[in-house]
Amino acid sequence: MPRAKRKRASSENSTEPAAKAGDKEVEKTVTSGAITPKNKSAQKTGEPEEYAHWLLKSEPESRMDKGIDMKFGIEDLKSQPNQTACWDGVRNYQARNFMRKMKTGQKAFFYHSNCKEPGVAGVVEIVKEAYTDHTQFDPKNPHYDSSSSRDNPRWFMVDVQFVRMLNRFIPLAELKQIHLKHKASGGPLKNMALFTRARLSVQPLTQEEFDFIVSLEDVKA
DNA sequence: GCCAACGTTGGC
DNA sequence: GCCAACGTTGGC
Repeated sequence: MPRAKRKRASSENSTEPAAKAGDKEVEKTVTSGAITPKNKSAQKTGEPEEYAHWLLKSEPESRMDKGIDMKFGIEDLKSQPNQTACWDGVRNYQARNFMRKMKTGQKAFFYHSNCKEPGVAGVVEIVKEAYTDHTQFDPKNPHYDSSSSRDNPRWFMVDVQFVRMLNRFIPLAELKQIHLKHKASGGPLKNMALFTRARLSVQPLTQEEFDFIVSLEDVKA
């Protein structure tokens, strides 16, 4: 079975009540924080923003956490059976909530974080929608959550499958430059979550953001 | 390895 | 329910 280690996020031992409160708050934050052009209409209709594209962060370089290596780059995904892995270890409510909105067939960028050269490496597809992240119940797992119960699991994961590498690696530094430019000019990356919500390990992208970044693969850096 | 940004916790 | 302290993320 593929065991992928994803970005964790904060608090491994939040209490049940805290989790519930946090949950709600995050739900709010997510909605109001969904900075997209469509957000306005979303607010009018009262419908939550619906995203169809995502960005998933993972660490391509070795780093030990409680005796377990967190390394899981896109090459590691490629070498899994079926080039498929479960995106476990997400321990942040916003990130979790986004994962629960993912639908089979949707595409996501595989982003390399916490490494020499951070950036977008390739494209993956959601091949299984959110289900219980078993690692929350494993005391030996770095992402063990002692206060999550099997009756009412707190954390979820999806399965992703490798689709393709981008024709070239798109470095964070380049995206950042474009983001800054677009903030001034109103281009497609002006609100990109990678910069407006830097620590979020599972992020939504608008169609425009996704397409624009894909278009960079054939542009000379 | 440093440290800014930010999510969570817990005292009050 | 505020907010200071704390822990983590992740770029640099």
